[in-house]
Amino acid sequence: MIIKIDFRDKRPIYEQISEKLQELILCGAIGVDESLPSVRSLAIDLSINPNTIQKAYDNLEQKGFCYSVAGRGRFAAAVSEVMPGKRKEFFEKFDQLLNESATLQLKKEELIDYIKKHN
Amino acid sequence: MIIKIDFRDKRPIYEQISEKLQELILCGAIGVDESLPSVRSLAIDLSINPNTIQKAYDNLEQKGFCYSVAGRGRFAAAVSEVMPGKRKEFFEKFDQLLNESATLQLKKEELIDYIKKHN
Amino acid sequence: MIIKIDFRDKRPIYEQISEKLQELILCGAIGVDESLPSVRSLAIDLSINPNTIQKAYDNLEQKGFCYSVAGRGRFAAAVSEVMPGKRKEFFEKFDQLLNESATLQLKKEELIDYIKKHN
Amino acid sequence: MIIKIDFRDKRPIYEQISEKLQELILCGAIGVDESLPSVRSLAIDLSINPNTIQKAYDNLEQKGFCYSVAGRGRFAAAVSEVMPGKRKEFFEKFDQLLNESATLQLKKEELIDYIKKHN
DNA sequence: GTGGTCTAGACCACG
DNA sequence: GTGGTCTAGACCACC
Repeated sequence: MIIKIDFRDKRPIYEQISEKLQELILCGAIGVDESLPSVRSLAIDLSINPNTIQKAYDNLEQKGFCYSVAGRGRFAAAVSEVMPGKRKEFFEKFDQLLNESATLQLKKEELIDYIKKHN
Repeated sequence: MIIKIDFRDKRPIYEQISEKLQELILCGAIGVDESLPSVRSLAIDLSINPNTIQKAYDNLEQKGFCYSVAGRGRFAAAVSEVMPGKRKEFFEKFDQLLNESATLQLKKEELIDYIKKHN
Repeated sequence: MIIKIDFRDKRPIYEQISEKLQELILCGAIGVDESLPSVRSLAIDLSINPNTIQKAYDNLEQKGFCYSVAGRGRFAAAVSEVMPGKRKEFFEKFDQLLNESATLQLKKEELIDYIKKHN
Repeated sequence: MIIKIDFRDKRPIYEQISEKLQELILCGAIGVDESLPSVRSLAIDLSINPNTIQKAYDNLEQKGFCYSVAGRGRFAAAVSEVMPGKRKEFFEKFDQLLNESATLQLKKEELIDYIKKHN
């Protein structure tokens, strides 16, 4: 479980953790129905207050990336069920950025070229 | 001066104002060396405490979008001086979003198509 | 934490505090990632309004000398990252002073002698 | 009379004018007992409020760089009488900068080299 | 009139 | 406990 917390990041810690787990689930590093680390173990692992981990998991569950079973633990949800929503979110952010690019007088071609060269 | 404040928005008020003015300056709606509304007048206009407006302006000035002259007012800076930096910032955000798109298994072609259709 | 505020000084209080902390960080009196006094405690310590301390810290952070973590506190940044920029600033001021010395018909040798004798 | 006012400069306008005149007198561009431009003419010349020019001259006179004769105008004072005071001021600023250089871990040799290369 | 600083006191999210 | 935002109201220097 490789999670790095950036304390200089302005976003709250619980959000960073939640997002990182989200990525791990989306990319398949954590398979469907696979168990997530317990609140306590992850808290120790990251040297973070358990309350914060709890909040991260609550956030993750609320977004639909995992589900909890009383007395057994927390498990990754099926990606296919969450994907569409995330893509919608993504394109909203993408839209916003495209608007910003217009303000900066950047042409579509420049952006397309940039994408092509990326990675 | 059409600025709308969204109190449901989680971002602080001063940031919303600062960003809105930033756009107005970048897109040329407020020309170089043109005067911005005074702290007090804008405060009354938006029904916001003058201190908050001041903070918004401080933020804007710190980013290089305007300069202030004591006893005279505040004026828009030359966009050309700020542009390069803003573009750099833009591509950093763009990069981040492209990485996210990979996680969501979106192909470059989809993004390019999306851009082409945009607006 | 020895900070003295000079109320006769024309510079604003927040600037005096910011600069003093800046020195403490630059000279290593406050090590990297070491915690700075909290807004409230310093406010009480100096008998200054917390808002003013906050502003001092904002200023310090904006200059890159520290970073803040919500709910945790504020910490000194790595000097090595700020050094180059500060040196550049220094030489700009130095340049300006050298020009002034020319106006006063002071010779380079006099200045060099003065430096040699200094401290 | 070539005086440029920088409105982006944070220093008050009257101070900029006063300082500029001061330089002109110190470097001999305005000779001893030579007349300075009248408040009104300079105000028109610089498109500045006469009150501000007045304040600049008051400042200049108070520093000893000029004297006024009722009904005749204002005249440059003898440089020799002001020089010593200005040099003292200069070295105070110079001292302050040298202290700062120590904080930045700059060696005396670096500063001396810098002076030698200057201009 | 303008920008800028400061105080006092309140509220919120985060850990 | 911490940092951060906001309001209300005051004072100052500058133009």
